[in-house]
Amino acid sequence: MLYEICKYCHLKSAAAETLDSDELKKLERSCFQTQFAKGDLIFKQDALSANVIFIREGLVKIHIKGPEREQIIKINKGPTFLGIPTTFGDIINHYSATAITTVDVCFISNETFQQFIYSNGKFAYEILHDLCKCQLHTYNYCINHLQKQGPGRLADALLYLANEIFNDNNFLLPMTRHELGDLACCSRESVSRLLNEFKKDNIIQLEGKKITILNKELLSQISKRG
DNA sequence: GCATTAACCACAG
DNA sequence: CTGTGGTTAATGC
Repeated sequence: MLYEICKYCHLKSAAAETLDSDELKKLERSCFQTQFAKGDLIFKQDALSANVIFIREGLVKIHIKGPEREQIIKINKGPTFLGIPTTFGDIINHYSATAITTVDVCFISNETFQQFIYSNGKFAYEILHDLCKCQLHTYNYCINHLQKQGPGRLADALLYLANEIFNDNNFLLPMTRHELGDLACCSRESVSRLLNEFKKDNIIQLEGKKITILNKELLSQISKRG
């Protein structure tokens, strides 16, 4: 495994950018880098939470097993921290994280992470910033799921992928229809039908897992209307 | 009641 | 894994 010294790492988080060279040395000593393949479980709901995890590169889905079905809460794209709420909120993970592409991660010990937050205000600010954005996403997600119908929820999921994850109207769906259903909160059958309807109405172009949003205006309207 | 919506089931490709 | 068709249950005119 390629070992990269934190100081020269080009995939640092905004928070790690605020560390001075002494702190970076400390980070190096408590940081372990590794790689996960697509489909690998990174950490598991209800298991003991041990580390802060930093995704250097790749996509990770955050999901929770509900009483009825699996729920995908969000997709995380590196470079970003992963699982801070579950690491500091409780000693048990409240959700699972699974790699949906090849993912490069660093495990950072809780103690080191905590020390930086105590001693470095800028570091703490960047972490707080991340957490707030995550919180806003969650509020939006709540409204989306509680008050919208199928088409609105799926439109929202597609816009989320295009705007937040890929920054492109044209992308390769990194998951199955079933998983997209878990994200948009509807059955896989509904996902199939709705995608085909969107295609029929020339809102999206669809070839297997390749999706191109043709009419973003209309898709946004469907998302807003519910 | 009737229409709409969406989940569930079953059966192909 | 995905698409399709029939069935069913809930909800709102």
